[in-house]
Amino acid sequence: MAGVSTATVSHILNNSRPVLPKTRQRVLRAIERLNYRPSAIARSLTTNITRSVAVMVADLTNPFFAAIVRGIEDRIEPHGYNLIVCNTDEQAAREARYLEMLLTRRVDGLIIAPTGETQPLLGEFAHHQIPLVFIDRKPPESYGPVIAVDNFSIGRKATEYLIRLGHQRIAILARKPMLSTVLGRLGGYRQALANHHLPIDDSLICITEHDLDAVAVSARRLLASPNRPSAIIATNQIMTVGVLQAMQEQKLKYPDDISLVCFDDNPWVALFDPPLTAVRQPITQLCDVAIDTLQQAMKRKSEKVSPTPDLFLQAELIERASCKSI
Amino acid sequence: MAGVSTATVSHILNNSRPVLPKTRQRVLRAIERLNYRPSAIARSLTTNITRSVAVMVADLTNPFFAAIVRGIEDRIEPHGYNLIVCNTDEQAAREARYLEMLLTRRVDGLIIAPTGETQPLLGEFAHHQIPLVFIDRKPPESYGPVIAVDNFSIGRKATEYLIRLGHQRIAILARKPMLSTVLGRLGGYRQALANHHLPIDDSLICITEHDLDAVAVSARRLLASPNRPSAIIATNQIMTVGVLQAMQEQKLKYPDDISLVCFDDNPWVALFDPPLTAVRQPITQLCDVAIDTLQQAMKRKSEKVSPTPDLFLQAELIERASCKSI
DNA sequence: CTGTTAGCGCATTCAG
DNA sequence: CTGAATGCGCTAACAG
Repeated sequence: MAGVSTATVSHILNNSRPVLPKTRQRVLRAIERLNYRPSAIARSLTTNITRSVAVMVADLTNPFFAAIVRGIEDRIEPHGYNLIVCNTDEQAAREARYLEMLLTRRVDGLIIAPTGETQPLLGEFAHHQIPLVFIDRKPPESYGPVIAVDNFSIGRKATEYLIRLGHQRIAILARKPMLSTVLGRLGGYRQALANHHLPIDDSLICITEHDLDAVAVSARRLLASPNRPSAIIATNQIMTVGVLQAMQEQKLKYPDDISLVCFDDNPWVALFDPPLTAVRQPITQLCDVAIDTLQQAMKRKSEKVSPTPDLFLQAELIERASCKSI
Repeated sequence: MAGVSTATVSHILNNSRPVLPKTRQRVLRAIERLNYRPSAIARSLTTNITRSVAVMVADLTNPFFAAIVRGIEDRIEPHGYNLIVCNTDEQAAREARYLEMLLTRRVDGLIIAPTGETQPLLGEFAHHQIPLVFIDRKPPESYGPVIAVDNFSIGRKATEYLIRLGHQRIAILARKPMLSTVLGRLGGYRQALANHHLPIDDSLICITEHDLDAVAVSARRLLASPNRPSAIIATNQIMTVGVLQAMQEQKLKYPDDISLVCFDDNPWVALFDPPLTAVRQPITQLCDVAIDTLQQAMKRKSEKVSPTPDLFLQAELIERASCKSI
């Protein structure tokens, strides 16, 4: 319609070579009138670039992951990338299906909070030079850089806070499966107790399924036990909700009946009466670093392979009013 | 490597024509050994099918939208579709950029909770036969079926509930911009008052920016006013948080100082002391219907164009203990 | 039951 | 400054 070759149109669209202003005008007008829109598909086929990255997490419904996905989207959209979201639901099989899919789709990169299971397919990404960044959780085998929170430190910090308030019987609620996050938090807890020469009582370490009902059962048992702990650390939102539910049922109130530290800050916990002391994770920084890492990797692709180092960020303990000193 | 043509491989991969078991074995072995994975890109180029759908919402960080995206992902993954998420952040410009992108990518379908602004690009979807379903919010001009909540009914129901408890001065907090959801809820509120011959006091209808600080300001003013309302309806989570924050500051307690009905149920509000009365939206059904509608549209594509009707689902008022009778 | 071939819509050489 | 021709990796006729 503009009387030019496809090559010229291509070059105009991509600014890839000088074009006479007049020709350009003609072409642009034709594009307008034809309502022409280049096909990203065809472009991808020739360039081997899809301009799409994927993010794989356990569950979008978890505000922590929602914030991560949101943060990533925010930083990637301005560059013309699209974001494919994948929920694994903590199932290795689903994770595998998705990995296969993403390989087939030739995504340009992947940011993943892996399930615990070993996933050989992850090796394919490295093999095909597809940048891969792990976020929040460390996979069983290393296939790429990990950007996560220093869970050990914050676990220790939370525990030491309670110890300083005079608590001796501190319970901790954590989920199964044993992800790197959980392991870190538990490790910090133990370390803090050990540092202060407090005994480690296994009955105070409650490992439950990552499921509200299961958590509630554990919490109820913990609260009803003859020598109830004087403080509880809930290592994620589900645990927190479970504990609060059990306390509501048994008409127990913090901080008088029991002190409470919860993981993951959000608007609600600050509005509780009294407000809850909580661990705030540096979600924004997590995303920023993950994206930077990914983008750098996407840039140098087949170039020099300088392995990016893992990075562990510090979380913060927001002291409010759910713990009392003994 | 298997000594066959690409056609045979294609047919084996797609089960699109009979193949001798022996040849199939040979091909499959070669696929295995070569670590061959078909290119979704190339396939899309020839078939004009991308097996990807997009969902566009204001903000994943809003649990309501997170739940919607999650619900959609859940129903679409088993069919081998990928989900592209787009956050508009309530900005028409960003929405437009994304629409353009999705058109370029040739997605197979789109589920969208539109910003309020008119968006001519939406017309392109119909024009290119790309199925389009609106969820939660009704766009200014109709470009496709709308699956939403009957906001008018639930707005009226919430208000009538308070009227039945004897409240006469009922305030309502709603966001700007004026989306169909807000309009519906406000409409129901007015209707309820009118039905019961109560005056409509404009000073009790607070319209604020969808931003926590702005909401808090409005809420503070409302609570500090000489003749404070005896009840408040918070028409979404931000409003609820804002009101609770203002109440916390002014040491006001529900239900004694004021009654409170909030929109959007979640685990936290039930754990408040006393637990909050809340409107629960049928998110799962919303997603189910939206997906069904989309899938049917994707199936019959260029076939008979029987326009799908809009659908409005009923929300539910969960009565807890944040309202008292006067 | 299998192979040959054309073409999807672009980017990219190589000529001119 | 522009055009012709090739190929990216598939699917779908069509032939055999």
